[in-house]
Amino acid sequence: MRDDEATAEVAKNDVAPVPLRRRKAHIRETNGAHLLACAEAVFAERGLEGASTAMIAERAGLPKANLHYYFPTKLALYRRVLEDLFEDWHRVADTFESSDDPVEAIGGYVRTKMELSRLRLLGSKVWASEIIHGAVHMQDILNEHVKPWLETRVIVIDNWIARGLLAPVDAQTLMFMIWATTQHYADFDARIRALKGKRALSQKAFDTFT
Amino acid sequence: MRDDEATAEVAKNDVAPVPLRRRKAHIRETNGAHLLACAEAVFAERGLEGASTAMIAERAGLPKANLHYYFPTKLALYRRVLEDLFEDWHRVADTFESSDDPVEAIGGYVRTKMELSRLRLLGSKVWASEIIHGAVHMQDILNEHVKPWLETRVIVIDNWIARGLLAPVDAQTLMFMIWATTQHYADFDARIRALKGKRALSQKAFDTFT
DNA sequence: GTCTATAGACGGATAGAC
DNA sequence: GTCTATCCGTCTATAGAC
Repeated sequence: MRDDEATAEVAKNDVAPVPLRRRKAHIRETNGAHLLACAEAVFAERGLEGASTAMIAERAGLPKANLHYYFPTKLALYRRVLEDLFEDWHRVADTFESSDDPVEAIGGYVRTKMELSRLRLLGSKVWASEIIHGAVHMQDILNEHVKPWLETRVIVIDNWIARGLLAPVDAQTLMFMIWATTQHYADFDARIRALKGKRALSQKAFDTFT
Repeated sequence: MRDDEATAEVAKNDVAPVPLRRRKAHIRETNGAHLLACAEAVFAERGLEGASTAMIAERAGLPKANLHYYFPTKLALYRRVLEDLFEDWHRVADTFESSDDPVEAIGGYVRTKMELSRLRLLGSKVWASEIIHGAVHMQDILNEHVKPWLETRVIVIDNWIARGLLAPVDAQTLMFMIWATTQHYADFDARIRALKGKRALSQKAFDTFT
């Protein structure tokens, strides 16, 4: 249905809406993105080893061989999922320095991160699972990106404390507690769903927390 | 065949240290427990599908076939790990009602659960991973044991609130927040280790929290 | 109870026609 | 870029000697 339609369309309509090279690049782009999204879902449900390339390909509606055409190995695909996830996470992380008021900055960060966890629930599970099992496939990301970021945040927090804007708590501890509580709602979705009927009281919970 | 062996042993050594039936049961017991412990470790590190029976057997210092002699299937072994874990968890959970004072009861529970998470770090990871991936292998435990337990706890908390011993927060929310923060230190050990050099500030963190 | 050898299924990856 | 057929390795589980 894919390539035949494209060439047939050009010949029959006597117009070439998009240059071929552009179109081919577009195909690679969309198929790659689609596979990436399906991979994220399957990895979230079954874990790295629990997920098979056949499952991911099937969900994407493609033969297994196509997956290997776009991503050389299963592990490469998994890494791309993690990287993609980190990009989003990092974007959100920067909202931390939007305000000079601790309550507002932390509150805004928590809310945004919560939003992201709800928005990218599947990805958040992949991330969490990876961390739990030792983060062996993302030591690079962790060391090169998250660690420096955390250190700058700690400086900001310590500055707030020094200026008397915040109670004297350990800055790193504070960050971990924020992570713990925000991440929890995403990661432990299954437990929460199983035990409670409804959800969506998170907003209130974190207003209380802050 | 049992009697032949028994008599032979007695005849050679001229002593019968332990009745044979007792000894055979003992072997089964210790080997089973040893395999269970090794399984918990490997499942924690690699996940259900990432772990292989060969790895578990090797860590236990036994041939793979022996593992299947004690546990019929890999999944049966995994389930036993979860059940074993839940037993410990449930024991700790009961400390919640040891005191009639909210602060003391909750504080004691948090401390005990933290202790358990640190003590059974591996098991805690297995549990967390299982939950993240949909808790498909422990719906029974979750529905039959955890849910009723949680409901009784909610009653206790609401009672405290009614008597003015506790601020009027949603009882279920409170329980989730306790879970979130305590569990986090166990589950996200890798992240914490990677980002911080030291650990063991948990005590202070949770004193602050409470 | 222990252990070697192996059956049988499945998974990742590739060849090669279209 | 797409897809079928297939190789080869690994995994669970078992058979059967000791």
